[in-house]
Amino acid sequence: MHETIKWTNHSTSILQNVKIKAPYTDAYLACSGKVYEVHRMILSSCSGYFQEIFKQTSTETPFIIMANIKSKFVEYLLSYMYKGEVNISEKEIEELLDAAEYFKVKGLSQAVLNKEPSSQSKYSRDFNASVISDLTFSPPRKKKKTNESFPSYSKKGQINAYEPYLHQGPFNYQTFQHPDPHIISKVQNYESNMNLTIPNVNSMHSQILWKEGGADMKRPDQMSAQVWNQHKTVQEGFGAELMNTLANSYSKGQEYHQTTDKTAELKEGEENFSGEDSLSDLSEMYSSDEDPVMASKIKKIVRKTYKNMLTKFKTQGSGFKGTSISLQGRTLITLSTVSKGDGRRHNARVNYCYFCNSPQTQIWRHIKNVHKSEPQVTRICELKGSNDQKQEIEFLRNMGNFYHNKEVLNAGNGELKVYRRLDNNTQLSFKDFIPCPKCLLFLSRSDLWRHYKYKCMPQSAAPNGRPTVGHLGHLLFMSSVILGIQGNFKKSEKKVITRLKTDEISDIAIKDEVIMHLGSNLFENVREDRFSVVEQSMRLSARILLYVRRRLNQHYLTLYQILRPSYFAYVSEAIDVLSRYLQTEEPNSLLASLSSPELAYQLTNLVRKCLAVKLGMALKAHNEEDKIETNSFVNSLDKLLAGFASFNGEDKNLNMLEVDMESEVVIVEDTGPADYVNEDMMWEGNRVFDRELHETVSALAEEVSISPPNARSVAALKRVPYTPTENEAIFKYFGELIDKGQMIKKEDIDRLFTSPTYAGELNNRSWKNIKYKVHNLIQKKNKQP
DNA sequence: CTCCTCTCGCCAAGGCCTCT
DNA sequence: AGAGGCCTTGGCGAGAGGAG
Repeated sequence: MHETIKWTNHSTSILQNVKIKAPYTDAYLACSGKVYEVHRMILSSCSGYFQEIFKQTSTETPFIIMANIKSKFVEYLLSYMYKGEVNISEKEIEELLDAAEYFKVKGLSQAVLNKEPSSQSKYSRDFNASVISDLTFSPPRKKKKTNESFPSYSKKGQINAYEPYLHQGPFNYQTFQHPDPHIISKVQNYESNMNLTIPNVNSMHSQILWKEGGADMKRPDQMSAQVWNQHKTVQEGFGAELMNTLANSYSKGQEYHQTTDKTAELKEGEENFSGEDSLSDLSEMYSSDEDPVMASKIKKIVRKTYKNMLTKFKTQGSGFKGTSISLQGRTLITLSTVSKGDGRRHNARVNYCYFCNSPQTQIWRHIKNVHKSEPQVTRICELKGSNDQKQEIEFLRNMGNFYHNKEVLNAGNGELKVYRRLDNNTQLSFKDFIPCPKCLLFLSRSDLWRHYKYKCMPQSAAPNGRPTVGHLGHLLFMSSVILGIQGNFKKSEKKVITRLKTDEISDIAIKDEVIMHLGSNLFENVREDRFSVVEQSMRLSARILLYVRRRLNQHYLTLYQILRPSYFAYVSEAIDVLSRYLQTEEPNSLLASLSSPELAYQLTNLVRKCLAVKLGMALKAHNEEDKIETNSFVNSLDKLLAGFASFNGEDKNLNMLEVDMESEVVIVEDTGPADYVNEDMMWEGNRVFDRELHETVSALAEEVSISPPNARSVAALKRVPYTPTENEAIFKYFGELIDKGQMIKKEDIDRLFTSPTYAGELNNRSWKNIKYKVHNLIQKKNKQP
């Protein structure tokens, strides 16, 4: 919302036509790399500060460098001084007035100085009429009173992964154990599968790379050794190099357009493929003179690779692993929907293959045929139609979709595969979908209740058939853990930062990446009026961090660094101290300002959330080591939480946090202050390290109008069913050969067409179609036992 | 109960490799 | 380049089963 501050009595007769950068300027203001040409007369007449400066300076055109103010506020002030009005957002008013006060800008600064304590708002009063008679903006909304207690669980059953069970008292972690050892082992197996994200992703990664590297390459087991070696050479040799080259040129944005145009020519004649020039060196490196056939094949692969990658760039915006780019102002993550109203709405649901990540309409058939050599598939096949087999297949399908969804969320574009496709009227965002921690199915938050209750919740967890808040809290926590971080949080980061109190604790929070992610994550998931949850969580995390820093006398530790097993003892000690289970030596310090008896429980849960964030970061960075460490920390914390099971609120002397101080702490080197947030980030809300790339890609996206990719890789088939007459004709003319299992030849068909006895039943079919038909019939016959 | 989506078997139609 | 062979995939429709 923008407001206009208007200085109605401004001497418009003289100044209205004077603009910044007009001729006859006689001074410069410099701020944040920008230089403004200004008029001394105007500035000194409007600002006591500049009046003083210009009085003191004897230079002809003074160059004034303004520190400690953001260039946009300089612009606001200049606009105000020159034009008598300024358009700013509500939030910026306070800072503008501060700046105006500092620079003694008449009207604006007096407005601040002359405020009356009794006035309802300092902005709404009638200011000194001779200077300023009318402020046309309304007073900013009062900031909500901070609610110091945690918010209650939503009564409507709306699940929010981030405000779940904190004040509901402890839940019994034990209740998640299933009495059936078979199921327990299966769940453990699933859970360990979940934990094995990286190996799976890695294998997928290589296969995706495989797909990217060569056009429609088959997997190794499907191609001959010779071709395999060719592809392998290409893949291992310059595949990566090629990708880097393209990535660079893409981010530069220059060559992209040239090469895109050139791919268009490619369709008409491959000889014109000019993109090849830039790759000829690469391909020559890997082709040999002695084997021209091989050389030409490799050349062909290079061309296809290049072409494919360009197509990929064009359709998806960013193709590379590890560069997570979400485009500013638009979400490219879509949800799978059922097409309606076009008459042709039977599109079978598409699932993604767990092994090769390809979209499939019949996923089990695909897995059974293509990946039959995978041990998991062999095992499932052996189950032969049992209920277990059904479950295993379902889980495999969910896993495939889960990893696909993770890719989509990390890349910031693509289509999320959710439990049931939405109809076009459903207003749900991709943010509303989270995976079931047990079966990995993506469900909307509200559906997760029902799903978990009937499908995935162990029976012992809910003796009366109803999940409790504790169960769901656990469920949602697990869900957020396995999902990790969903993307960049630019807008929310900005909001979070600008709303935090300004003190040492907040300062720590802002400079810590994990806490910022946590805050953004929470912010995206709570209602506007629940901001206190976000603020409190961030500040509590910062307190934990601060405690560990002081305890170890390492003042540049980050939360990411301390959330590893070797620091576990210190983190739990921090929880103890902060919740007053242990006495702190600094009773009046920032650390000691909390005293709720249930705080230990709250803090422990908060640390779990931070761990979810860290795990997400580790997964995103494909950092195997951090992932394992984080999971191990989670396990330790779970044990700690299990200790709360006996906590009944009365026994406050419970010795529930047994701290093992013997464990070894890895001392990290002090590397200087955390540099996560800088001024730019505060105001632009951008992640510092992604910024350049982000801007380039945003600009490119505008130009090439990137749209979400269509998953369909194969052109739709034009299927013409055989009529009974045609079927009869096939058997009439070729029945004998089909019985023998002998393929027909083209000459057989030609002979038929020219035969005098042929009645023309198959005139609508080409010889190839007839061949297919006969072939399929033979295949079918062979399949029958 | 009705409405709707999903799954799976069947069919038609490729894709791609090898051979000639 | 065409033919033959093997393997795989999308569309369609029936029936299963979930949601309300």
